[in-house]
Amino acid sequence: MIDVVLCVPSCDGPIRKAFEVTGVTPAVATTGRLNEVVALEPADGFAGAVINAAGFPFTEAMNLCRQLRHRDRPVSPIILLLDHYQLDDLTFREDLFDDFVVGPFDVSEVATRLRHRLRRAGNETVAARVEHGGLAMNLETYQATIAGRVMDLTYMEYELLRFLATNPYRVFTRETLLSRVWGYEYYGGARTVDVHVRRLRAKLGEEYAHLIQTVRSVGYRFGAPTEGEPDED
Amino acid sequence: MIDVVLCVPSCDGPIRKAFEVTGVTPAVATTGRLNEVVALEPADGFAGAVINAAGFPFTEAMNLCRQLRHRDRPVSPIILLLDHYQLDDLTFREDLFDDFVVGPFDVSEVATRLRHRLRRAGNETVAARVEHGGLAMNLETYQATIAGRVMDLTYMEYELLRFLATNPYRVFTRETLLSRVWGYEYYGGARTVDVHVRRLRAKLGEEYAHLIQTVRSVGYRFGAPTEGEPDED
DNA sequence: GTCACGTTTCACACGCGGTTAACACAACAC
DNA sequence: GTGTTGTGTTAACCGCGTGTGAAACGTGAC
Repeated sequence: MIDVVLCVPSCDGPIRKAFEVTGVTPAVATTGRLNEVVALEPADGFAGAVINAAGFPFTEAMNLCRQLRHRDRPVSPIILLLDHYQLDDLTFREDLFDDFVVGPFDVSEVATRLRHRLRRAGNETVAARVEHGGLAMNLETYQATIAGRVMDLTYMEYELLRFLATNPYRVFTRETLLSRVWGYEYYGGARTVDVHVRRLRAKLGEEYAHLIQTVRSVGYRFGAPTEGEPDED
Repeated sequence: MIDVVLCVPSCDGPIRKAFEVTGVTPAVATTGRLNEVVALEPADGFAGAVINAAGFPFTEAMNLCRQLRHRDRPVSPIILLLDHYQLDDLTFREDLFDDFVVGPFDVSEVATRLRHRLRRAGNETVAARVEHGGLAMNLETYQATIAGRVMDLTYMEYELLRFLATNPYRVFTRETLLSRVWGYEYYGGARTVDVHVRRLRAKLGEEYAHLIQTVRSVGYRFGAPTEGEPDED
């Protein structure tokens, strides 16, 4: 399940970065009309809203807030992005929003406020994930699933798979894998990589074992082989 | 009736101005000790607290927040004043404060946040209850039950379990747990975490001991292992 | 076919890392 | 004072993850 946060009227620069850092997906409503918002809404509703009142007529932004609040399915939390001169306009409108940020917008601050409000609203912020060809890895829970089935991976197996999955289709030599995943310089045990690849393939199961491919005389590559990829090596 | 807001450890410059603009009276606690705070408290309690974590040891500020929250008469809202570099330290501490301001402090912004939180106070309820996989924790009465059976937890046990249970499925390193639950900054005794986990598991009982899982070479995770975590689609 | 070279697979031993118990010490009650 | 309870430290124990060597297997060259 992915948290979708409404973003009006645009989502670029530091705002987009903040969304990425927080791990939530923005749904951008450029006009800020309610019907546009409704059209964007996922089945389980928005996890919140970020409204940039700096790049938007202020009264319209406030109207949108009111509409989002008074709907049959209220959107919460609502975070406003403001210019400094707009601060006074917030007086007596405190109930229309839950937090605000004053420009120029700093990525860390926006992300922190987003996370703060989401967690206080009871939402679990979505963790950073890696997904590819039926494999899903949650980097915060240290869990991996293949085709929905939970894989019971050891530490090194997880680290190796994570490295490969975050760099799909690229071929890595055993030496590269040793230095990047294990962290030390090649001591002479290149077989170590082979063995871990073998164990990973076993745990991936017969159907998905080929997600890790052997490139003879070179090394290993991760990726669904059916899907073409404009890779160079 | 005059609203008195606790102010730690000082109240000068833009902060004092913000208080003046908002029309609330500051009660300055220079040390930030709880007994000093209690001595300053008016008969009808504080209307809120502003804690300058920029001019104050951060962990002490966090401890004060926790104490103010867990008192028989909790102080709310709590607003933190921070340096930009302290933003990351707020992660997983979202329940300890209600708002924050990043320095250099602007009078209008501080005043607006103060006003905002004071007006919203009462409308906002921090989730006073955590439930997960047979475990229920009442954050107000400091009681925990597992499968309906009351658990007799000590302070540290309770704090650790609360932290884990409010962040289910996420893996935490011992260092993270030490800094977030204990508040330490030193990494000398990581075994401390192990021992407390062991004691918690013992009190959870054999059937529920596995609610806290060991992630080898990484740390610990809370959550019912049989139920899939809420990330699969 | 044979041979050479690279990869897969297996079995096994070492040691890291977690568990566990016992102890030390401080805080507090009586 | 003594006893109790909570908390952190130390060290012994041990399971299992991990790396290694060697044998089995596959592949391409000739």
